[in-house]
Order: sequence, then C-alpha cells, then structure tokens
Amino acid sequence: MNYKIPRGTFDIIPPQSAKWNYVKDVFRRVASSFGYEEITTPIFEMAELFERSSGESSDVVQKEMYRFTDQKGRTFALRPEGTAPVVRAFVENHLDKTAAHSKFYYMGPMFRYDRPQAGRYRQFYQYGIEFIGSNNPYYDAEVIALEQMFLKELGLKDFRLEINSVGCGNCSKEYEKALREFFQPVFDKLCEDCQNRYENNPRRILDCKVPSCKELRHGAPSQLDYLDDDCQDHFEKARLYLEQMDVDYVVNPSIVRGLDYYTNTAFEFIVDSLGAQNTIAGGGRYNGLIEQIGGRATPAVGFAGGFERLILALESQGISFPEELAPDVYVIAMGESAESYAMRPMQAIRKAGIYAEYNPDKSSFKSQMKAADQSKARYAMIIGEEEVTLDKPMLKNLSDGTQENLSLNQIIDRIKDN
RNA sequence: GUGGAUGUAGUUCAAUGGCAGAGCACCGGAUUGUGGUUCCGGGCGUUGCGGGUUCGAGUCCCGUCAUCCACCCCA
Repeated sequence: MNYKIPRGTFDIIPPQSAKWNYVKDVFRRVASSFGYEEITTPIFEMAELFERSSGESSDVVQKEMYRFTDQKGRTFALRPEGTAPVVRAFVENHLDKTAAHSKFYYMGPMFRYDRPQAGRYRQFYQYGIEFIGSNNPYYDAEVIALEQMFLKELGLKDFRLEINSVGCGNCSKEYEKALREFFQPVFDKLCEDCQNRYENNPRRILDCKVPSCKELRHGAPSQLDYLDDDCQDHFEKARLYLEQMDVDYVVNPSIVRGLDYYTNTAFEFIVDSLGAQNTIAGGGRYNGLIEQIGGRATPAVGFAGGFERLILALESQGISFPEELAPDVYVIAMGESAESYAMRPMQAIRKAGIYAEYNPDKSSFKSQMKAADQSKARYAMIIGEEEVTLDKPMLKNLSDGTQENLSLNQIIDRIKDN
C-alpha cells in the first residue's frame, strides 16, 4: 500500500455511509420543521475571518488552523468552524439590511490540526443551526429545543443539556476581573495550565481537573452573580421557555465556550459514555459577531454538533439504524440465451422503481440461488430455456418457496402488491 | 503540543529468539432447474514502515508512521 489516508481523517464507506445519510436526513427534517433552510459556504475562507471572529488568542486560531497561501500569496484557512462563514455570507449578501431575520442550517466538513483520538479528528463533520436577527430569548430556547428534538428523534438516550450565561460584553468583563481577583492570592498554587488560563481565559480554571485547583476554586465567584439586569432577565426567560417546551436542562456555571464571540446563553449537549470527547453539540448566543465582521449590529444564536460523536453515541447505545437496502428481486439466468433474455424484464422492473440485483459472474444455478438468498431479496426471478420459450419468467417467493411463471406485468404487479 | 498502551490474513486473535497458524467472513465445488444446514477445497501475509543485535527476529533494541487512552482543547 503506497498511499495512506492523512492522519486524523477517515473514509465513510458502506454500510457506514447509510448511517450518515440517515442521520443527515433526520437533521434536515427536524430543522425544516422549525423553518430553517440550508446554507452552504466554501470550506476555505480568508484566514483573517477566523482570526478576527474566533479571537486571536483562541486555541483554534493559535495552533489548530490549517492555513495556506494561494498562488497570489493570499492567506486562506480551511474552516475550523461553521458560524463565521455563515455570518460572512449573511453580511456579504446584505441580509443584515434586507431580512428581518434569517434561519440557516448547514452541514459539512471542518478542519482543525489537533492530536486525534476517539471522537476527535482533523477533518470532522458538523451540522449547525444559526438564527440571526433577534435578541429574544425565545430563540435561544428554540435552537436548543431543535437540537434536543433531533437527538430524541434519533433515539439517543442518556444525554444531558447543560446551560449557562456568560453575560454580555460588560458583565462578562466584570466577572473575569472578579475571578482574577479571587485567584490572585493563590496564583502560585495553581497548576501550570491554570496559570496560563489566568490571563487568557480565567473561566477555564473552574473546569480544571487537577485536584489542587479544584480545592482552590471553592468559593469562587459565579458568572450568574455578575449578570447585569438585562442578562439576568434574558437568562431567566430562556430557561422559562425551555421548561415550557419540556426541554430538561441543568445549569452549569462553569460552561465556557472556546470562541470569543459568545454572549449570554451558552450550552452543551453531553453524552458521558463517550469518554473524554463527550460534547456532542455546543453553542450559544453571539450578539457581537455580525458587527465585528462588518455588518450592522445584529443579535444571533446558534450551535454546532459533531456527526462522528453523535453516530458513535448512537452505536454504543445499540440504537438501530434503517436496515440496509435488500433487493426486491434477484435475477437468476441459466444459459446464454436466458442471460440475454433476462436483460429486458430486469430493466423493466427497475424502471418500475423496483430494486433488481443481478450477478453475471455466478456460474452455477446453485450458487446463483445461494447469492439470491444471501442478498435477502424477497423474490428470485428465474429464467431458463423454458421461461424464454414461454416468455414468462418464473417468480419465486424466497420466504415461502412458492413459484409461478408470470408475464412481466404480472411480475411487477405482484412485487408492488407486497 | 505532553505522557502512556498497541500495531500479525478482510476481521477477531494465536505463535519459548528456531518451518507464520486458527475461528469467523469471503470464493469455488458436491450432476448449470431450486436457497439458509452439512461436507470438501481455496491463504506466498512486504508480521505498519526503516534500521540494528543475532547463526537465526513476529518475538530483543533504536527510529518512524498510525490507532487507542489520558492531558490539553472541543464538535
């Protein structure tokens, strides 16, 4: 084998591809029932789009972005996430001026240079929802309810929703200041990672798994105590709507989003059994992003989910996917004249929308019957010298063993009847 | 980017430093007109790749690549 797939990437081949299509179909259906429409953007954009939107100091920008320059020296990046491109498209198509609000869903590959492990890949596939155009907390609840309905529709069990509010530009900064003041006296006792977090993202100290850091954060201030009146009200209303829509959640004040543009509501859907990479979807409100990208200030909320992790979770829970496609009819022909005769009824059957399978490489009659059986076809259409003379193939019901010589029309009717 | 585990047939796994094997799957056959069971037959695998030690390496050593686990980060 001379060529190998790049690290952290994977092929989606049958029968796995059928599972992916099924999950995508369900997502499309659920998104449509909430009025969301599909948007597709390029998989690469100007690198600056992500640098500005995600935040220069974010891990995504600092070390995970696939950057490249083209023949004219322009710097692009393979998209590490889906929201910034959607917002770019929104602004570039003047939707900030022409639409009261926009409801988008998307799916496609994202790219991050990260060390692969189960549930984490360098090219991975996300689905996402973006609602742009209102600060009404109803929409926070709507996008969350959509994701929950999607997961339930697939039959996923044992997942939980955690929500938080990270506040707006003002109260968020106040809170981080308070956090730094709280940890400042014990700075030397924090682990090395947390000492870095202290400057870059002090909220993450609340998430650290090192026991000593867990001790040190007892009594640390909570973002929820630092929300200003508007943010407080927004969070309460979003929670109320969730309750009214029967969406179960727990408030987790230590939820942090990795990208800089999030405001107010932040949330994650988590499946514990997945291991370290257990967040299957995450998102929140990003009221400042559109203006930051150059559009008119427009509030928005959305989320993204990972197909790999979702499918991993579904499989580990033994959830059934639609059965693989089995032929309706398996065509068996004996002898040269039968083989050429068989083409005509076979094509007619296919044209009628019936799945007919045929394997000319199987030599003996017996091996053809065996193949018909293994294919799980409902019927075998058997054609030999007699059938050619009669111009009536034999249709055999493979589950009860009955068989009968029938005209082409009779065959099609019979198969369509059940 | 850091630490650890593992790489043998399509797959799941064997093989004290001494002839690379088995189950399952797959293919063919047991009178080219009747399928699931059964029986018979079918494997020359760069033992992930490259070096080294040795009379001899799947096995020991070094490097490398990949996967997995944890950290980190996140979907």
